[in-house]
Amino acid sequence: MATLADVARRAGVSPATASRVINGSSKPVAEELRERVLRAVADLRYVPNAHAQLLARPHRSVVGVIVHDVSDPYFAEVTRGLQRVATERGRLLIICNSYRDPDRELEYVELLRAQQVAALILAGSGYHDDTFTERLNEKLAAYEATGGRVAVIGRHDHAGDAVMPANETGARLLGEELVRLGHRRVGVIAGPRVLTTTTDRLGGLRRALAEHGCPLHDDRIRYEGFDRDGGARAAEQLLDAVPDLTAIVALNDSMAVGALSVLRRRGVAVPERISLAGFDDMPIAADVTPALTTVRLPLVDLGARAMTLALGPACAQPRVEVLPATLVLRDSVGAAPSP
Amino acid sequence: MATLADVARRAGVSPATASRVINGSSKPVAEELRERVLRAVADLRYVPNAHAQLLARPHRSVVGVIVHDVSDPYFAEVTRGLQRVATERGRLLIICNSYRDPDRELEYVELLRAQQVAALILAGSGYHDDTFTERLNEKLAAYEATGGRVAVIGRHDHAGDAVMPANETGARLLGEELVRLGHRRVGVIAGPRVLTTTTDRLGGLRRALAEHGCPLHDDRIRYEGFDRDGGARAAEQLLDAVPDLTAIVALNDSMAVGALSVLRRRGVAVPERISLAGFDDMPIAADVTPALTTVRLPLVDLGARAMTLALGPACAQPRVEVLPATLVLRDSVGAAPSP
DNA sequence: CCACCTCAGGTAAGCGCTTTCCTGGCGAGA
DNA sequence: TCTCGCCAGGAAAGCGCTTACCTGAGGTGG
Repeated sequence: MATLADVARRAGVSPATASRVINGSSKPVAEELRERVLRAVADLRYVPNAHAQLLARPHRSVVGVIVHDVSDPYFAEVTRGLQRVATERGRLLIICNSYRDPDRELEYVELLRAQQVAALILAGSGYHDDTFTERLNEKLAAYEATGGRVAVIGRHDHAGDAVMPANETGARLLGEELVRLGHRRVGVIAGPRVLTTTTDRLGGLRRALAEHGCPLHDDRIRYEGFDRDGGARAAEQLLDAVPDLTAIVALNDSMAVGALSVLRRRGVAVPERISLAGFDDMPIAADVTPALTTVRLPLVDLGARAMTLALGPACAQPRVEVLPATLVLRDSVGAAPSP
Repeated sequence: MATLADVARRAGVSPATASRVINGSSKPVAEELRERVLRAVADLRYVPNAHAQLLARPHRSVVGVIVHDVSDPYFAEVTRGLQRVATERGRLLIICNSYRDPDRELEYVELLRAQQVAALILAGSGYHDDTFTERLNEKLAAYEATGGRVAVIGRHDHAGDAVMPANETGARLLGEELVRLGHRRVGVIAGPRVLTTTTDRLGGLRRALAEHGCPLHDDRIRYEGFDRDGGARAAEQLLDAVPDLTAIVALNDSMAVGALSVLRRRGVAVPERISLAGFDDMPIAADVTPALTTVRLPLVDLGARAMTLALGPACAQPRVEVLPATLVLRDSVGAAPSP
């Protein structure tokens, strides 16, 4: 690997001069030397060693992102927003998948700290786990103490900049719509219990239903993985255990799609017999049949805002932005069947 | 940020000793000193500076990946495979999105070279663009000359390790099935012309049809972006321009889904009036109605194999692995309507 | 004509770490 | 008791780069 010294030698100048022309220092360099250096760079196909540069000049430029899984459509969208802003500001992203493993999440925080990232974005949902939360905050504090910026997406029990999807309000909107349509026996296909996303959405739904006199019983809730297969499993269980449901809410669209496949297989008419709703408004929601009624979350914006907070000027007061959810009415939810 | 020197000072040992206990050198260190160092590490919440480490010991551990867009489901799957193997081997991934911009792709190669990545994986389709190909190969050669490993996914005009999806064979399979079902007027919704993926799939299809006496006319092909909206646009054009088609092949599933929405909106029965097929077998393919007949590509394996090649021992002979495509018959393709 | 200023270019320190090589203290063998 | 060998620990070089500081040549004003 060619080094700056090689370039300087070949151009017949000092490393200082070579460095100056290569990264456009303010210090003027004679045209002839400049050209000699540039030629040497081209000849040797020289690329500066980014690590050496980082060591020599304390200018952090890369940003670390920890998500549950980039290939999950939810995070794919969020990541798109993160990427957009990062790219606009000339920042490189290191994306780490925690696969919902708290230990791995902790490890990645260390690793990104070691990489001297300028900012660190936690884009996965928070966990209900005090031990974990404490250890995480410990590590984040250590990072922030040395000037690192942190922004989280979702509810994380971390005092600092955060952007939150209006999970609870969104769920509430959906719950109210169901009640309005006459649904009284509603089942829920929920994600993992330990995620704040799950509890927030569930909470909103529960409150909306309770306020209208039809409390959500625990036996009408199934907790599974936040993916298509989890949704299918939960739907099977729910249909067997509580056959007289008139509506099912899946706490994300992937689960809803899984549930839909089960309903179709069992020949249950949607929405005539059972209404089905999702959450997130993933691209797929509009393409299944019947098209999915769901709660739209501005996922790309979530990412974009978080990155903007993280890269913007630090602020003594933690900033918390809540991005609104909207109900998207499509075909999978209808009036409750008359008894 | 605490440094190794800080740790050493606090523990009352030399930096050398501190370094030795921190990264488990083979050189023995007395138990007492070891403990003092570890305590200091904990107290100071010390994390070694990864860049300094990389500079001091020439051990590359991160791998660079260039894809078109991680949030596209195709690349999400491929990336999952890449991630899996990388994680197994303790490698960190830097994922770069080129958004199908050749210049950005070139830039990223430079950037990853500067990052001293151990290997570089090009996971997006190749381009039909000689100037670009030449410049890319130039840069890759420079990288490889200094010991960097390169693996590409898809056809790239790059001499070196590669893993290829059987695009052409897969398309052929599909073409033959259509012919068998009596289709004679087949339209194609294609991705961007400049991508080798497009031309390979198109080529396979064209050959299968031609061999059975129904050549694919150019006016039955529409080139659009490889996404849902592109598929929808192409479908509109195709239906208007060639109303008597009995089958449409979309060159990926996203486009097929877009086309399906157009067909549904126009009230065209699928597959009774027009059969529709996709490519890739994305998760969504099974969930639309009618479920999509498509060509399955082992996307996760594609990623996993590429990473395995890149991280395995170098080999003088370029290794090219072709991963097979299989036809997945679902409901969106049926017999051609009788005239 | 000389002192002084200016400025292009070079010298060298230092970023945080690893690792080679050296040192000094100890135990063992003669 | 003396010498030698061994080994834990430290000193220092060096990874590739940036940049503060220095130098010396050329130009200016008195």
